Amino acid sequence: MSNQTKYKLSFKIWLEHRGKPLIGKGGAQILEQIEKERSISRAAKNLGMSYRYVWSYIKKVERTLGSPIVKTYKGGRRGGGGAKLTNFGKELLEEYRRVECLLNKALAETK
Amino acid sequence: MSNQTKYKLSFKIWLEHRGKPLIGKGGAQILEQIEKERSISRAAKNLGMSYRYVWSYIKKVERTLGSPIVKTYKGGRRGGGGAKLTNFGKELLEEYRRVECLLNKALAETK
DNA sequence: CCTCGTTGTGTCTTCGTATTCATATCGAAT
DNA sequence: ATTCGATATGAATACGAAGACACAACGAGG
Repeated sequence: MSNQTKYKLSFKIWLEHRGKPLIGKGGAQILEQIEKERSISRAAKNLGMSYRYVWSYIKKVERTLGSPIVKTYKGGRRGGGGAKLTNFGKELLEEYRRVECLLNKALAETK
Repeated sequence: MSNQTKYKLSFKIWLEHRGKPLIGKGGAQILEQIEKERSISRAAKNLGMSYRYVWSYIKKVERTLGSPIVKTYKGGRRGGGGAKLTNFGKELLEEYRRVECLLNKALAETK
C-alpha cells in the first residue's frame, strides 16, 4: 500500500543576505502590519507579538542589510509617534511576496 | 533600482502528519544512514549527531505516526545489536525523497 | 557464564529565542 | 509648558530544543 496522500507537504521560505536570514513569513507579516498601521506598537499588538520583539527584528534586519527598512517618528500628542516602511523596506517585502507566490505555484503543480 | 538578485532564496520542506512534523532533510539523512549502517549508533556517529538525539527523533516520529519506523535488536557479542527500517520507515523515506525531487525540479524551472 | 557493542533512558547543561517589566525619550497638539 | 502615546533600550526571566554524560539492560557468541 502506498501512502502518497497520507502526509502533508509543508515548507518554509525566507530570503537571506550574506548567509543571514532577512525575511520570512513572520517578517513579512510584521512589515505588512507596520505599513498598514503606521505604528510598530499597533503592528505588534495586532500580531500578538511583543513590541520588543518586533523592534528587535527590525533592527536585526537593518544590521544585516546595512540600510533602514523602517522610518520612525517620535512625539506628538495625537499619535505620539509612528513608523512606516522605507522604499527599501517595501522592496524587501515585495521581493518576498514575489518568491513566495512563485513557490506556491510550483508546489501546486507538484501536488 | 530593483533587487531581484540581491537576496538568496532559502527554503525547508518536510512532511507532516496531523499537523506534526515527521521528516525533513535531517530525518531523511538519519533514516538513510540507519538503512545503510544497520545501526542507530553508527548512523549517529556518521552524521555527527548524538545517539540520544537520533533515538529521540525516531521515537518522536513513531509517536506521531503510531507505527514503528525502525526495528531494533539488542545483544550479541559480534555486533551487540542493531537496527533497520521497517517497511513503513522505508515508505516514509521514499515519499520524502519523491516530493523533495519534485520540488527541486519545480524550482529549477521557476528559476 | 562472561564479554562486548548496541539499544534504551534519566538528568543536567547549554543556548538561542521570545516575553515581560521597567524606564527614558521625544515632540506635535492643546 | 504640559500632556500623551509612541519610540527606544536595558535587564531579568521563561522556555524549548539540542547536546553531554552517565549508566542500566540486553543477548548471541565464544
